[in-house]
Amino acid sequence: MDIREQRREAAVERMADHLLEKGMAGASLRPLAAAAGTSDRMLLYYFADKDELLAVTLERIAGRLRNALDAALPVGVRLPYAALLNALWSAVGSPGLAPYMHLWLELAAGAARGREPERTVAGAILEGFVTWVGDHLEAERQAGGDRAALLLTTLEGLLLLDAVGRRDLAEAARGIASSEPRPGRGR
Amino acid sequence: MDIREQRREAAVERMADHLLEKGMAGASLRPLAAAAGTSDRMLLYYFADKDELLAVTLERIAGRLRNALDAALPVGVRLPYAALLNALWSAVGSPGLAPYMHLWLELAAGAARGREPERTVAGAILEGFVTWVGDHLEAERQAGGDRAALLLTTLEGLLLLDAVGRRDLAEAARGIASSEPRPGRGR
DNA sequence: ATCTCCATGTAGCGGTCGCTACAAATTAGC
DNA sequence: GCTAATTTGTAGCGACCGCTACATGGAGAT
Repeated sequence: MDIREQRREAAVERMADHLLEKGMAGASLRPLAAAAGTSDRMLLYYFADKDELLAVTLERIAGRLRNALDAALPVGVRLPYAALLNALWSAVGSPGLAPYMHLWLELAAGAARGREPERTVAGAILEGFVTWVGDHLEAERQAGGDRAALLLTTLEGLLLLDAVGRRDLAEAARGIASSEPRPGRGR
Repeated sequence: MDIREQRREAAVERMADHLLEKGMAGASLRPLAAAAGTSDRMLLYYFADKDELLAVTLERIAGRLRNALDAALPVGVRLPYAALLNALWSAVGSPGLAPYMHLWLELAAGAARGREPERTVAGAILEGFVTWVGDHLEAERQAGGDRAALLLTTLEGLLLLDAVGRRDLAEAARGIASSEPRPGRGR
């Protein structure tokens, strides 16, 4: 059996932990290697270069997040706009998912600057969010995924306000966003 | 006259240009010094350390952004929710302000991790946004600044989606957010 | 003219960065 | 058991990082 794949796999898992804890600031070969219980030399044996290593590890982290969200709201369940927003916010705003959200912000910032691998990874993750929200929004005969886009927008906004230390503002905004009948039905 | 203050002042102005262009990745003493036409040695003569230098320069950038927003929507002018959201988005979503927004995202990401000087500076900037929106939102008898919080949330969400390369999603969301009568009046 | 103090240049410290050359050890194939 | 290929350690390269010690320049005061 391919020992290299095994080690590589184990390294990814432990580097994911490390990245979640330290963020992109901890994304240096030597600290990552230490966290994985190996050496920088070996990481560059498992992966072509730092970018590939990061892309794979970040993708793994995205997978974990997907699982966490699916655990909070199983596939198949659909909610109206306000309820879905509240459920989603209570998930991503929880301390357990905070490391994911902080990392997500770092990816978004890097993507905004066109940096790789952030740009590609962040694009893929966002795409996943879009379909996830679309799959959990109660449909009604609605053109396009526009309500999903708005929900995602609101959620990301809440996230950012919270990140800058204004959870109070985020809560106030969520209060309005989920109270009135606007994006629910045409009524 | 204090020559030191003059040079320091000039350095801040040119370092602000540099930071806007390169982002926090360009926030190293030697490149900053080159952009300012001086040496790293002198920067640390003008400022206590890199953190103070960054704090001052970022604050200067925040001032420029305030001016740009005031130019787009003068003090005293008040708009209804939807109109203000559209006006604000057409400003911060414009190419001219893109460097500010990209930098803002980097600050937010740093703040989320509790890094200084990002945390402090980002907090101050957000505070400024809150009062700016509050000052330009048509009041109506509304409890608290909750509508301002929601508008800011939406705006930041649009910003993030755009940053990750999904301006299409942002536009779709803005379309809904500014179309229906929800946060406008109780009607 | 000397003295003092501010402004600046030069050089370097100890550290981290991504990455690589080289060689030793280990394993697998026969 | 020998050979060949895979896996790993050691060492180091050149670049950059924030920051500092030291020396020198020049201007103003006496």
